[in-house]
This record gives sequence, structure tokens and C-alpha cells, in this order.
Amino acid sequence: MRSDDFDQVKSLPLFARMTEQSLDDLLQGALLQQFPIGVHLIHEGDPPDFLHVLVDGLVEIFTEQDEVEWGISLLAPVSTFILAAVVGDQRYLNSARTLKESRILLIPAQSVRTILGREIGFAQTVTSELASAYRGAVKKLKGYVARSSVERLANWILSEAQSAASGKHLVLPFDRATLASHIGTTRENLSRNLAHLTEHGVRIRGREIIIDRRDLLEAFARPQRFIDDPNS
Amino acid sequence: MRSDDFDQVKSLPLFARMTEQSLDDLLQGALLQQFPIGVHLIHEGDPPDFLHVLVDGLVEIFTEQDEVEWGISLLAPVSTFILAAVVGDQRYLNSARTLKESRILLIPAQSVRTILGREIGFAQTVTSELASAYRGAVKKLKGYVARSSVERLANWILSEAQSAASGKHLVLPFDRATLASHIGTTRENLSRNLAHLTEHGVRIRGREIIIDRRDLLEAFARPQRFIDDPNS
DNA sequence: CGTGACGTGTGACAAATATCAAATCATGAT
DNA sequence: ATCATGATTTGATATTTGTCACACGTCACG
Repeated sequence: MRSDDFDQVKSLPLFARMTEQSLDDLLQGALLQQFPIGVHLIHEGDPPDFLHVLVDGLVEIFTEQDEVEWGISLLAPVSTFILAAVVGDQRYLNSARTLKESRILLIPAQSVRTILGREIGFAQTVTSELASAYRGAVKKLKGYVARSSVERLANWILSEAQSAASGKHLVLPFDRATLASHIGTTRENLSRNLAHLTEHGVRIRGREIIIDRRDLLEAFARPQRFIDDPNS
Repeated sequence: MRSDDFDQVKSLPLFARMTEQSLDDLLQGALLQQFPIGVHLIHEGDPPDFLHVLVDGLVEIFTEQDEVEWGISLLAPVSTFILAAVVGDQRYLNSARTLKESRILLIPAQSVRTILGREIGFAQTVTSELASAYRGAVKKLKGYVARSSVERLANWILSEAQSAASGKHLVLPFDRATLASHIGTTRENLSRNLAHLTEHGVRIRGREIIIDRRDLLEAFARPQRFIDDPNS
């Protein structure tokens, strides 16, 4: 790893609670690698080799079932992924690919487990990471059991817009089929759902989604704190 | 806590990697309590007070959405629950109630966080617990996106039977409505789905579900390692 | 210019699921 | 044994979702 990369990596919050020594040991053998768009980073069923940390770019986690792919989550920087597989030394439950050109830190899985067994600060960070990953999965699950696909879409738009700069406007960084797989529906249905949301304060212009009337959209979507609020 | 209770609790795998001292500190102020059936143990949205460990009995985790309850998971002894909320000191995403008379160990949340910050063995155990909880949630999510309700039911029957004594026979410990909420469908649909599985090697006798032809049921359900195998 | 690949939208239809109403069954209390 | 209550099943129907076929536009490339 180049030394300026090294410095940048060391300042990640993931490593904030570690001693200098442990951090050096952990990053021994680590790689900071740049991947183009569309790279299949990990494959469902493989044993974990590296802990992945998305430093920059966009990655999707997905599963392939009966020739069809279903999105599990979308990762924005900075996020670790496949952490649970690494700490438990168990096979990947999902696959992952880049949706944009991405820089990813790769830390040998064995190193992670070793440091985890001796550095309490790192163990605490990992614990927090896993706890919030778990809560994220539970929230997503709640969205699936309790909501229709239009409602999931409406809430997805609301929360994506929230994290975007303007708050009322977002541009899809991938095609509709990918979005559909993450909402949990088909391309065709997504298309109809988007058209339907037009009656609830949303305007669609290609890959641009504009919220004209947040109040209308919220009345339709009925976002809930313990499903949609990323801070809860 | 009574001293024989105390001894029993100390031998739980959850505490295997702790020093005697830390364990005593952790269990200081802990309670081992017996709850009758139907007790609403925790409420979605409340801040965490105690880490719960189901020592004996049966507990369901569920969420209430628009007057309807949806099952998130069923817990068999010995399982910790609401661990993620406790370590992150965040509000409960779900509610929990006993489905059978249950004995539950209650550990003050603050103690858990304190010991977590100083006892590496406990931190490792918590890490493993969270990792497998997370993987469980992801598997459940995969089941929801990729399967119909009959398929979820068929696979649920297969895996429940697997963990039962005979391997081909199980008795529901709760009513159909509860099962429906955990499969992610309505009572009426569950009823039809059970009737439908009759054509695939299953026999229903009240709350008894008998697998007459496992091969037939498996051909229908198509269980998958990375969804249904609890060891993967 | 074509032209072909690809992403997207739309209509028609089928399948899955939910909803409402009613019938039937099971169970415990008396 | 009888009754009343709640659980469960069944039927009819509406809604949601998926599937298939095809149309349309864009864009890169010959």
C-alpha cells in the first residue's frame, strides 16, 4: 500500500479505538485496491478471504436465486461488508459487486480474527458495526413483511432524498432493473409504481427523481422511525 | 438470584470466555426470572434496560404495524435477545413476548456495555452472537424476497422438523395465527398453504405436522444451504 | 445513415395474496 | 352431555404482483 493511502486508511473511524501497534498488525498484508464498475467482488458460498471496507464508490450486496438476482443492500462509503462472515469464519451468504468505480480496502480475514482476540478497542468497534448491520437487516425485513412494493419504493425515495444534498431530488446511480431488485419487485412493476407515485408528489425525469410535494409523498409512504430512520 | 440458579447461569456458553471476576461483575444485579405464557417482555421503541437471555421456554420477537403483528423470529433456549439494542444503547426495533412459560436471565444493560469494554473474551462472544444474529436476519430476508409464502412454509416445516426429535414430525407450540405472522402471510392463506402441502408429502392433524415423504416435500420446497441451513 | 443492443414503458393476462363473510371444528366450563 | 367461545377452514371476491409480448427511444458503432 502506498504511504499516503496508508495514512488515509489509518484515519478511518473503524480503526479509531485501536493501539498503533494493533493497527499496524491489522493492516499488514492489507490492500487498498481500485475496482472498475461491474466487478463481481465476492461470491455467495465462498469462504471469506478478506474483510472489505468500501472507502469510495458504490457497492451492492445481492443474492442469486433461480437465475434471478435480488438486492440485499446498497453500500455507501465508508462501510465494511462481509464482516459477519469474516468474524465467524463462515461462507458468504451473498455476493457483492461494484456499481461505480470503487476503492476498497482489503484486510486479510485471519488478521481481523487475530486482532479481534487481543485488542478490546477493535472488538468494540466490530461489535458496534455488527449491531448496526443487524439492525439494518431487521429494518429491511420489517419493510418486506409490512409493506407493499409501492410503499417500499416511496420510502426508499424519501430516505435516499434525505441523504442527498438537496433533500428533494436524487439521481439513480444504476438502472431500473437494479433498483427493482433492491425494492423487491420486478422491472415492470417498478415502472408502474413510479408512475403511480406521480400522483403523490413525485416527478420522474429519466433517472432523476424529484420530490415536488414531500408532505404528499410522506402521507402516502408513512415512513416509520423504526424502519426508515437510519439513526434509530 | 438463588445460588443454584447462579451456578446454572454461570455455565452458559455465553459466559464461557470470561474471567471469574468479570462474570461476577456482569451478573451483579442480574435476575433470573420466570414468566408465564403471553407476557409482553419488551416493547418496540423502548430504550433497552436489560439484556435478555432465554434460558428455558419459548419467546417470539415481533413488530406491530398498523394494528397487525408480524413475527420476526422465534427463539429457542439458550438464546440472547435484544443484544444489538443493548450494545448500541439504542431503542428496541421489535417487541417480544413469551409463547410458553419461560425462564429468562436479565442482565442490566449498563453492565453489559461496561464489561464489553474491558473483557476481551466476552467481547468475542458478543461478536459471535451478533454475527450469527445478523446472518439469521439476512437469511430470513432472502427467504422473503425470493420465495412465495407456500415455499416459506414448506421450508419452515422442514427445518423445524429437523430440529425436532423424530425429524419427521412436529407439534406447533402456538396457534395458526402466530405461525402465519412468522411465515409472513395471513391465517387464511396459511390454512390454504397447509392444505396445499398435503399434495407434497405432508400430513396435518390439528397442531401436528407429519412429514410422510421428505423427498416430496424437499422437491417442492427446494431448501437452500445459505437460507435454511442454520449452520451455514 | 442504418442497425442492433439495451433500457424502459405498456397492455393483457395469470398467479399469488389479502380481505371479508360464513361455516365448521375444537375445547373447556358448566 | 350441552353450550359458548375462540380457532380454523372454506368460499367468494378484490388487490397486488408477476409474466409475457411487444413497442419505443437512445446510443454506440459500422
